[in-house]
Amino acid sequence: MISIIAIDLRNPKPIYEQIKDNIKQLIITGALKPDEKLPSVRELAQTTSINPNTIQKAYRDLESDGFIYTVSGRGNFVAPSPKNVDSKRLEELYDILRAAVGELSYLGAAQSNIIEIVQNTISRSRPQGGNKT
Amino acid sequence: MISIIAIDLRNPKPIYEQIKDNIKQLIITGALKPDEKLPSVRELAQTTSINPNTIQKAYRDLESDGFIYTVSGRGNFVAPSPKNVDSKRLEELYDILRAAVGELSYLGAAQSNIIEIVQNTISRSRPQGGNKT
Amino acid sequence: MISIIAIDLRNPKPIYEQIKDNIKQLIITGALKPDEKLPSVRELAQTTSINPNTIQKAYRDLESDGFIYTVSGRGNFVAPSPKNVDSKRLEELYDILRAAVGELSYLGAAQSNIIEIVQNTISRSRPQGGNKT
Amino acid sequence: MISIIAIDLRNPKPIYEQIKDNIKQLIITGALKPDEKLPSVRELAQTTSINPNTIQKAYRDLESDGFIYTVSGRGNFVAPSPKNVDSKRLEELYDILRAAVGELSYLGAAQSNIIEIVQNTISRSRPQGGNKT
DNA sequence: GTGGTCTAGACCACG
DNA sequence: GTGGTCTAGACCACA
Repeated sequence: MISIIAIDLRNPKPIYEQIKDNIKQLIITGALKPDEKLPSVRELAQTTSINPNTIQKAYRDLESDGFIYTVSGRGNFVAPSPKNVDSKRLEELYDILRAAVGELSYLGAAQSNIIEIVQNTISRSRPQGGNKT
Repeated sequence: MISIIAIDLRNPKPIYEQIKDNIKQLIITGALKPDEKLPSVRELAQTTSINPNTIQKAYRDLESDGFIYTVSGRGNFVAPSPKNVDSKRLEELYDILRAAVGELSYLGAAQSNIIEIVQNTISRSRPQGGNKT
Repeated sequence: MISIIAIDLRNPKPIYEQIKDNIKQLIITGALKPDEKLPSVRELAQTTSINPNTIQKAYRDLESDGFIYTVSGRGNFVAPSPKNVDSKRLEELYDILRAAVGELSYLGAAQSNIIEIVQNTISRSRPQGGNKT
Repeated sequence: MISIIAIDLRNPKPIYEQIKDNIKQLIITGALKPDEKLPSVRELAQTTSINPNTIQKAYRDLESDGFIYTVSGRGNFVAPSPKNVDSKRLEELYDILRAAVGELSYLGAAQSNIIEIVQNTISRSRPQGGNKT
């Protein structure tokens, strides 16, 4: 059961993106275990006061990105550890990483600080094991 | 003089954002030095075949973000090292950083790989000195 | 006796369609001979952990398509070679064929490869003889 | 400009799928050339009397499948010949091919007939050249 | 009860 | 003018 889905309507980021980010986070940190059931579209729509169509869009995106899978008539479930990762997505993430680190550094953030956050984030994620380049 | 402004029209990211990212990158890596003159709106519009309004919006944003400053009638120039950094922007960047690292790690990227990229990016940026947390 | 009924719950295709496809395949390839008895609805439901209603719907469809026949109180049996074929179904199949071959070709599949698969499939099917256009 | 988009509301296949199939067909056969502009969402919605949201869904699917690309604020355009083809999609198509050919053969379609249709379809598609397995 | 499809209609960002 | 997002509300297929 998910408890923390925080939506900020004033945030310019689309609602369905915020939902995606939230759920991704829960999956990455292991708060949601593989094959665990996600709240149904309707249920989440009710608890968040977001339109079901918007929730559904977030779920469909998450499915096509391999984070969850859908069983017709049953619901949505957390996908097991990803296998065939889209190399484009990896490059995209590395680009985002470089841009963020570059700007942080330029704005005066201490190197030690950045590295520490990166390491903490890594150690908190990937509770399922499995390595790849 | 700027030579590499790469715009991808197919990219869903707005063009003015792509321009901002490009110029930020040039400033962060020191390819553009403090107080160096940027190409005029008109000039950049011509060389890139982008609508001048779009260029202008990018410049306006960069100015309000403290990356460049405008001298009316003269043109736009690279700002010196930033002083009063918006703490909200820093938090935003840290969030982006955490999300990207988390997802990379989850998708199987090696920790060594991530750390290496972070360190390389840091060492390549901030040629102006000055540290802050 | 049927041994291989592979159901993938994650597949968006309805379960009863998957069952139909499976059984059709077994009939077409001759793994199930004419007048051979199919497992009962109850039995198949048990071995596959699928709702009996779902199995029944698949059987009903297969009967109306002429692949099996039902003897009330006895069970379901493989129909002998089809005689009066629904011409609409044939047109439908030709359309599917054209669409699949067209897309394969467009996506770069070698002509030789496609033809080979088609010929292999033909030679492996229709063990009962009987030709029609 | 597209003229022939035939939608059959009685067809159980979802409308957006019919639209996708139609446009795919036009692209595969070369009726729509690479980089040619597709009708806008609104325009196609009007000429077909289909809701714009439904058209948009079809377009988004086509984009994620690599058949078209979207330029924000400009419209949708036919993608050039596909490069990195999803191997899962190829397998899916081969499966569809096998199933259709198998059933056709079983229903009595002449082998010569099937092969002829396959060859005609291949020769009519892929006007851009380029081979792959 | 679950997700999937579709419509009508609105507002916004972009260029 | 273009696509993108969001809502409200409806109906259907599936299990």
